[in-house]
Amino acid sequence: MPELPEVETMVRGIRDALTGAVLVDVAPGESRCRPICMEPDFKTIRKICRNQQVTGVRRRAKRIVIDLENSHSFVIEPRMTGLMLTQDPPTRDHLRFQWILEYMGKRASVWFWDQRGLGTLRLVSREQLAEMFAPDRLGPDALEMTVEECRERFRQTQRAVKVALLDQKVVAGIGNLYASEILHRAGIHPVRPANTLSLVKIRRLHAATAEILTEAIRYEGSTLSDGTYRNALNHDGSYQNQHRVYAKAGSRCPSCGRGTIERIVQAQRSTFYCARCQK
DNA sequence: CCCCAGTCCTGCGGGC
DNA sequence: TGCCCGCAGGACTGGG
Repeated sequence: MPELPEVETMVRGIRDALTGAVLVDVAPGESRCRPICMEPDFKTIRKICRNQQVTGVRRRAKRIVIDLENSHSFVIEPRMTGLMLTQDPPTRDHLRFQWILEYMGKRASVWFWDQRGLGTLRLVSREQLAEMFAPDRLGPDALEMTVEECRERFRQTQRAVKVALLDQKVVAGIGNLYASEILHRAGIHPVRPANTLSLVKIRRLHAATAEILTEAIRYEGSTLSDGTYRNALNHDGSYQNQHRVYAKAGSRCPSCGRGTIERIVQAQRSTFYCARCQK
């Protein structure tokens, strides 16, 4: 499930193939399944982007942004199972989109592959892009948020801190897996109302967010047992070996060595925590 | 403001 | 062994 570290890894993996290259063409993939959400339609996308130079590739929260010289940008949301690949995809039947590039006379391709097809692909103008990423629709990036922003944002809601962490308007980039890992690192109980966190806890939450996400990027993200997430070269990430609580219900807490990892459900999602470490 | 259930989707694993 | 069901969840929507 691509969250910030997985999307960052994808962006780093495809950046060299795209930046500075000319997008000579695009192709709709070979999927025989229901088409993914694509806006505008493929023909219009092709008309706008053909023969444009790619000026940059970046990440915004859990989205991949590919900028073109005509000030349009592709915005890709991988959601659950979307992947950006420079190598041949795992299977050809879930291919959703192909960018065909030329740089110094050499051809290359980047693919969007998505098993479940919940991902989205849009080509937007600069104005539409600004609208998508407006502050009232997307909070600060989890890796760029300051302690002051963190305090201010969590003070404004009495929702459980875990639920607030998943709200992309509060802070952008964290999903279900890293929310549990971050709260465990910070020593904060997931059901605690966000606005009751002391300044000390806010500082710990802020530091744990940066630490966990930075570490996960270093390990190129988490590939779970469902096996769908992979980097641009179609290799597994390895941060799953560093998980301390996620999907570990019933096992001993690796931090205190005495507590047992519990599983609860919040906002219809699983939360994992150690009641001894997290107060 | 906040919560909940439902929606999209595929693959996998538990239970019978 | 095979089949059905439930579960996984990111973002969004509609109702309370």
